Parts: sequence; C-alpha cells; structure tokens
Amino acid sequence: MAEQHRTKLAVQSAGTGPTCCPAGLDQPMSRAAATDLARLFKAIAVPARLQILALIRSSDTGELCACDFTDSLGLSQPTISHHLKVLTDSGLLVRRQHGTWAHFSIDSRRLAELAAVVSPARDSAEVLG
Amino acid sequence: MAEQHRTKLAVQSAGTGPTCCPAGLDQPMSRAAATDLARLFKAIAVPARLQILALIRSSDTGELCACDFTDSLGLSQPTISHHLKVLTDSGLLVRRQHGTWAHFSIDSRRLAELAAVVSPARDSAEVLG
DNA sequence: AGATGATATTGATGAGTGTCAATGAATCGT
DNA sequence: ACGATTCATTGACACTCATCAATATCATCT
Repeated sequence: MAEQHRTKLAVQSAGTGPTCCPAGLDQPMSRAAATDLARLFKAIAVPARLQILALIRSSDTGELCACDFTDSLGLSQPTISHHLKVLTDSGLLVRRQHGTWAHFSIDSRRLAELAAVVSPARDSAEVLG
Repeated sequence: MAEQHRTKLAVQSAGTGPTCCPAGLDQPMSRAAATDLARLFKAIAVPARLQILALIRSSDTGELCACDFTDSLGLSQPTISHHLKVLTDSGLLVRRQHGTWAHFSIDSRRLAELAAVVSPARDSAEVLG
C-alpha cells in the first residue's frame, strides 16, 4: 500500500522570530523568515544590481557616485536610481550624500549575512555530492 | 562646470566568457555573467524554495522525498513540483528517482558558488563600514 | 488488467517588477 | 538670480513568475 514514509519535518518549530540574523539553511525555516531572506536575495538577483555591486567592490575607494553606473551599465538614469534605492533599502548599500552627488558603498556585514546562509553546513555531516 | 569626475570603469573588459565559475564581486561583471548569476540567485530568492533547501539540509540523510514538501510547506503538489524543477534545473538540487518516488538532495558545490560570490573580499583592502 | 498512488504537465490568473520618457526637486557655479 | 547638473519621482508598459485546479503520465500492487 505504498509505504507512506513521510520524513519527520517541523517547519513551524523553526525560529518564527522577527528574523534577526538569518539562521542559515541548517535548520527548518519558517515562512516569515524565508520571506525576509528571499527579499534580500531578490535584491541581488538582478543582473544590473549584481553589476552595481561588482563595480563598487572593484573600485579603488569602495565607493562610487551614482553617475558612474549610468554610463557603465548602459541603463537610463531613472533605472539606475531605482536599483540603487532597492539595494540601499535592503541594507546592502550605504548612501553618503555629498552636495549634489550621492556616493554608494557596500555594507559588507549585510552581504556576509547572505554568504552565511548559503555557506557550507557548519556542524552537520558533510553532504557533498 | 561641475567637475565631471567619472571614476574609471571597465565593464566590457570583464570576463565575457561563458561564465564558468562566477568570478565574484571583486571585479567588474559583464552583463552576460551577471545575467547567469542573477538566474542562479533568483532560484533561491523565493520563500518556498529557501524552505525546501532548509528542509533538505536539516534532514537526517540530506535527501527528501517530494511528498514531504507538499505537507510541510502548505503548498499544492504542482507548485512544489514546479519549485523542485526550478531548483534542479539550476543545479542546486540533485534528483534521484526510486520507483515512483523522487528524492532530492543539495549539490553543495553549486551552493558554494553562490557563497563565493557574496563572501567578503578576498584580497582587496577591507571595506567594512 | 485495473486500481491506487506519486509526480509532472498544462492552462489560467494575479501580483510583482525592470525599464524608460517625462518631470520635479535640490545643489552648485557664475 | 539664472542656468546647468545630479538625482529622485511618477506613470506606463511589457514581461516574468508563483500559485492553483484539472489533467496526464508512470510505477506499483492485487
């Protein structure tokens, strides 16, 4: 009769808290925590935004003016402005106003949160292919 | 006349190759490379899919049956099937057929590729806030 | 062969969003 | 004060996609 194995799973017991410090993939994840994390991943899951991060990080000072992206990425100024706002709102970019110019740098801590989530298992048995 | 600073930027000189092994954020990124990377990030930038990964990784054997997710995540069977397909197509999940059942496990190498991209700068000067 | 159960596919729908043109708001230099 | 420049906002449009109901496919058991 088809065995019905059903591995024990507990999603609700996952940290349903206000999603401080994403818990990583090593334990079940509540829908709320997953939604917050997904929002952060969505922020970088866009070609233009990945290019923005790469440009900032590969720059000398780790900080770039908004006008730089408009020229480099071949996108309109409003579009760049939109992407910078999304990245800033998500906490991945830090905005520094200097007169008319706006300079953006990466918040490495926030980026490290993402890295921690997708990094290899911390203590469990290795599940390498 | 408004200074025209324009930091030197070279997007086209970025590895425009077939995107083997994402290069990380430490160098400018071509649109093609960014598109491929974004596709991979999009695969995990969905709450249900993050929950799927977390459930697999937190399981004993590192492998779960498709039926397990249907119950745990409160989503319809076709929806789960769809998410599993997306994750498998992206290379993040490995599918093992066993009779009628399909078991899914995580390809840690593929996941590590993502971690490498968002991990802290490897050699450049620290840009911590 | 027929019934049952697991998974995949199809079609439809609604929400979200990347992009641009046009416009507005704020700042700087003369 | 005026013009020029930088950046943000608005409105519109096309496209993607998460989700479900219905259906199909495939394997297993009697």
